[in-house]
Amino acid sequence: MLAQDRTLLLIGQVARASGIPIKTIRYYEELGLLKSLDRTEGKFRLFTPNVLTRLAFIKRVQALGLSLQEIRECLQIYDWGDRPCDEIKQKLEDQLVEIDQRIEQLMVLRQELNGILKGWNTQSKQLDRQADKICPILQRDT
Amino acid sequence: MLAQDRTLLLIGQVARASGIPIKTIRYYEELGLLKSLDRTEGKFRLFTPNVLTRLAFIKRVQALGLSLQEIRECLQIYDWGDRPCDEIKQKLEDQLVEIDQRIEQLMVLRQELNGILKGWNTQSKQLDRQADKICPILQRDT
DNA sequence: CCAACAATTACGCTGCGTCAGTGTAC
DNA sequence: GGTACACTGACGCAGCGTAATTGTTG
Repeated sequence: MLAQDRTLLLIGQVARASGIPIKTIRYYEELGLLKSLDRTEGKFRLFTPNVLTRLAFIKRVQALGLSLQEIRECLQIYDWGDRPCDEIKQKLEDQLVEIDQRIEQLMVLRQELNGILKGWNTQSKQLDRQADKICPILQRDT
Repeated sequence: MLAQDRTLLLIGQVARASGIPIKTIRYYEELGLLKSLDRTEGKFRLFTPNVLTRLAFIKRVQALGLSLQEIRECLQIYDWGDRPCDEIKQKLEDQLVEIDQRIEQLMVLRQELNGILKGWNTQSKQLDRQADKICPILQRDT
């Protein structure tokens, strides 16, 4: 945090400093998560170092499972001058509920797969000829 | 299973009989999961009732988590005259491993979300001013 | 002749990766 | 004037949904 905060950054420098690919940064800009302050005469994007703060935030909340749309909403609140913490908390709580649901679904699926695989060898001896099923073991109850 | 097995079906009839949308059926055909036996003079697809067997199979294994590409491989084996059961068993075993990994990842994420949300109110009183973080509660350790 | 059905084409979603072709900075 | 850097634009992935427009069946 030296006094060099006025330096403008090219997209490649932002990419190296943040660890986020150039293409991704341009995509975020397109979605409205970032704005480049200006362009050079030759249309090269120029960013303030501030963009690194935003990218760090984006990485963090994205790792927690929020979509880019949700992140954009948070950043808009931030740009209006408020801390988006309340909004984020709400979204994280929603996210927790969804995670639980997905885990639940996956557990059910896991159970079903387990059941099918356990009975596989036993079943395969009995159900050999059934023209209307492609894999009779799988489709014994349909 | 009456003797009407020679009747050819239009795509809408297939859709109604299988419960799968027309658009999806066309998409499956495009991917090579299905083939229409023939066309009418006016280019309408004609399917044998056989297609219902295939669609039932596709629905079943897709519900177990296999991708359409994997399903296509199984159906190809079937079309070569073999039962694809061994292949399917292998894919389901792989799928089980992946499910376990995904559950594991989601559990980790769940833990992290829980931790963050638990400490939220306590933290929010202390960390109010930090210019380089968008939400200081979230990013206290970065 | 009309209603119901079907055809093809293209664009949308999510989060980017991967060219391709062209211009810019130093 | 070369080389690294950046630009825009298009297409690809998965699995379809949703029009839009035009033709077919009975």
